[in-house]
Amino acid sequence: MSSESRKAFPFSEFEPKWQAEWEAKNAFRTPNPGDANFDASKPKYFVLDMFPYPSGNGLHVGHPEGYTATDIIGRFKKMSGFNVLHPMGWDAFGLPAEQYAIKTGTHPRVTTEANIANFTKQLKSLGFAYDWSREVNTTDPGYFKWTQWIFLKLYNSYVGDDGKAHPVSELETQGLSRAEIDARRLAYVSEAPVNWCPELGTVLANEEVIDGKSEVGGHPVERRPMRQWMLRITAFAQRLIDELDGLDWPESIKLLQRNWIGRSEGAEVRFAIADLQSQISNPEITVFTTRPDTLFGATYMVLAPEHPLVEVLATEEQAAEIEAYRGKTARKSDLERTELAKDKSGVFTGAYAINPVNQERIPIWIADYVLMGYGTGAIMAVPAHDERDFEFAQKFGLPIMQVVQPPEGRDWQGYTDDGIAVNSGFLDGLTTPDAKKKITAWLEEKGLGKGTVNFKLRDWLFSRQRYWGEPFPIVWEDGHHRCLPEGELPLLPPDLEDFRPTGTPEPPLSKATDWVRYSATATRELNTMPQWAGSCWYYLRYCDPRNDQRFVGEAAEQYWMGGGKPGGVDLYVGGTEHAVLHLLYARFWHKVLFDLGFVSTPEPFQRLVNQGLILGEDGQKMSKSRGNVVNPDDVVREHGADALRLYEMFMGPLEQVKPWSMKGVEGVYRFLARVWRLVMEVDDEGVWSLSKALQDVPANKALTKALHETIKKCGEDIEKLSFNTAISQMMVCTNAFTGAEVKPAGAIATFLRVLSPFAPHLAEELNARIRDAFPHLAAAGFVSDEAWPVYDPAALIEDEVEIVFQVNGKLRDKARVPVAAGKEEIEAIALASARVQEFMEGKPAKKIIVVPGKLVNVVV
RNA sequence: GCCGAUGUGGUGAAACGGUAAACACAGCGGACUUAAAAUCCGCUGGCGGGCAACCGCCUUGUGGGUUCGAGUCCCACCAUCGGCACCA
Repeated sequence: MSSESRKAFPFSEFEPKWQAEWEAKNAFRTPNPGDANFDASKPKYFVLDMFPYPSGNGLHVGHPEGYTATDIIGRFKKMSGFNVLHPMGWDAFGLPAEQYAIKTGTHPRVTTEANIANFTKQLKSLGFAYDWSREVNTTDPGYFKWTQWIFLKLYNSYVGDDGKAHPVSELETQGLSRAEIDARRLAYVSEAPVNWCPELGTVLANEEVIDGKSEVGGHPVERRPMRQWMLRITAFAQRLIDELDGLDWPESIKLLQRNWIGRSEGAEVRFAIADLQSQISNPEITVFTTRPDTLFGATYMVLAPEHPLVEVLATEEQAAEIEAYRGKTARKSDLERTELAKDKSGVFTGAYAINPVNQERIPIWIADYVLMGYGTGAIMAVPAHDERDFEFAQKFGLPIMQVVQPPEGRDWQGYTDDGIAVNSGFLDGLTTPDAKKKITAWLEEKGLGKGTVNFKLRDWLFSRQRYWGEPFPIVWEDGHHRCLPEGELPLLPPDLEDFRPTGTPEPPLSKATDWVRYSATATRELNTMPQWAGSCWYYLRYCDPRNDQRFVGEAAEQYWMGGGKPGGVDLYVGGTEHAVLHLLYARFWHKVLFDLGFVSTPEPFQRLVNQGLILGEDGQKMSKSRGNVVNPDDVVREHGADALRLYEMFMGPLEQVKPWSMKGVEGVYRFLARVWRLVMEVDDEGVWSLSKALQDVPANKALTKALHETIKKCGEDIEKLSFNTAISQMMVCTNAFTGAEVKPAGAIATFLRVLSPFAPHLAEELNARIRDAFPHLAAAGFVSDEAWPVYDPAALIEDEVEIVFQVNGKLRDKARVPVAAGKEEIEAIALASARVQEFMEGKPAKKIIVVPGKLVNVVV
């Protein structure tokens, strides 16, 4: 017996066949504006997947989850009369690809090519309707030429007073010096403490460090000062918050981004330093506080250990202790610093400041609970109304003074919420919000401070000490950087024999001595860009992927990214893991390009949906060590691509976390086989032929109703991305047809159109089979080119509906009544019911609620 | 600690404030078969009653509330998962 005849339907024969047909006939090629076969009368729909890293492990079952969802939407929109852009590509630069290359000892280009070939084969075996002619690859010089070009735009831009990006040439016109301009560029060099990961041999962005360890590999990360390229994302912090409002994103993701950006309103307050011993140009400490209303309760100050004023302020008696403490904190890794977060530590500097509001002398301390990177790196401590200051003051015996009166029954010590100001001079009696306003106005009037806004977001550390990334189009000469002319792009990385990290902060590109020398006096920048660079704009490249004159053609960008909404991409599907990485970075780049006039919308992605993680059969996260990983190739081999697609959509709501079940795959596989047998039958030899029950007859009333309900519900459910319920409805419909003795071929052909976005191979195959016998009933070409069927509302209406009778809200009886029956009529039928009367126990009805078509509730 | 999401049968899950559990999985029974697999048909939340078709009560994490009527809305609490975490 051949393995084929054991299959419930011959998917392994027809699935590859249709994939080849689609490819041969360019079934999913999407023309651009200006192309010969472009139909400008149709609306556009841009549906985007988060493109994968082509890792050596190949596709896992999480990939097809999102990809199937977008494929169904894309196919549905195409059938509904849209020009659909549904592309795929490769995020092939970056750590995972390079780590794999290092592990296997081959050049990253070679392993990346092989992995892409494998991913392509796997994706094609699932029948996704991608326009493969638009495939992009971030490591392709034709692509990263434009990544480098965008970097030059960042390098040559600054943010003006209007909060928008402008070319730095404007600053040149204004006569600013080179140093002044360099200090304002969106891409700039900074010597600052950064996240250095010795194991990976590179620095990492804040977003890539989790609990003091690298996101990739989980290696320890330490802080050390290094000269690095930064991108001024902080200049866009407010817009990145505000412009979330116009987007159709899950509220939880918006919140995640808002929290990451971390806006807080407050005031800067300047404290004079008492008893100055040395000459300081600016003898004061500026602090940021969100609670200026508590200024009267500031009983000491704290500077971050790294604060530049510490050296100046420390008295001789305290100097040794201060130095020891600073050394200790500097050596601590981020991980240690978090672990030790519980216990407060600090040292008195010996110096005092003057509280501007009451002229009190208050001691200045240093402590590592104050971070140099946030606000001004200095705080006024109000121990009565801040948990950290309270803890610190208790430990070191510093005074605690109440300045906020909490509501009745609450202790004022450590009370951090709003209340009424007390012991605060001219603020006494005011509520916290009023007191904030008054003190801020007072500070501004006296020139002692001002209202201000602070963000947790830091600038984006943009350089990496790795080989496998885009080289910076920058050269250095006389200690200054300058950019390459656009004509020299793409700047290819050198061909290195040994591309491993050096193990020191010296990037591996330093080994390419010829490449490094740009001219007699200039050398190239040795760092490379991070993985995120290529993924910040790939969706734009898809619009016009082979353009070698521009990063994207204007007409293509305006058509595919346009549409009158803030975001250009109509639907973006991917995992939550990019909530504050890729999705924030891409929005930032897009805004810069928007300000400079290169794109037509302020936001890249209008609607975002996060697919939920698929867990292993044991309910645990899939991992090699647990041995619960499901390989999609195995599923395709055993049950077919359509079954894999359908199962992943049937598991549950797209956005939910859900466990895999092989039994569940078999369930949808059986459903597909039932659809197959509506059209086909098998003889004793195991040979399939057209079913004799399939005839050119009109569907009866019940089957017509089932079909039209399915057309309606599936159309609505696809729009809602509620694929599991759409599939349920197709099962209901199929069960109805299975029960019929004669199968109406025309109705089944229509059903196949509804099925086709979900199970495109089976739909094409059965359509072709029906077409062989009844050419006038089936689609002449591909089902995917057909129009989505229109349901007939009249077919959904029944003569009678079942009405539920309740007494005091409890179900007691039911009856079928004509749909046309009026309220009084239904009410009379209900009251006549023996069971209703029984439960009314002879009492009169106090109230009768009649919901036509639904129920009657009698209240006694 | 703060923020967010989720809690419904043995399992994955459905359910405009209106018959809780659609559709599947698993289980049970039947038809077909020498037999098995496959397929087709039926049953399948819990407790109690009846020979029976059937009948009653209970049930959406817990406790309150709004409503003629609550899985759905409101308040409080509990549990699980995810994110952030000395951000002044």
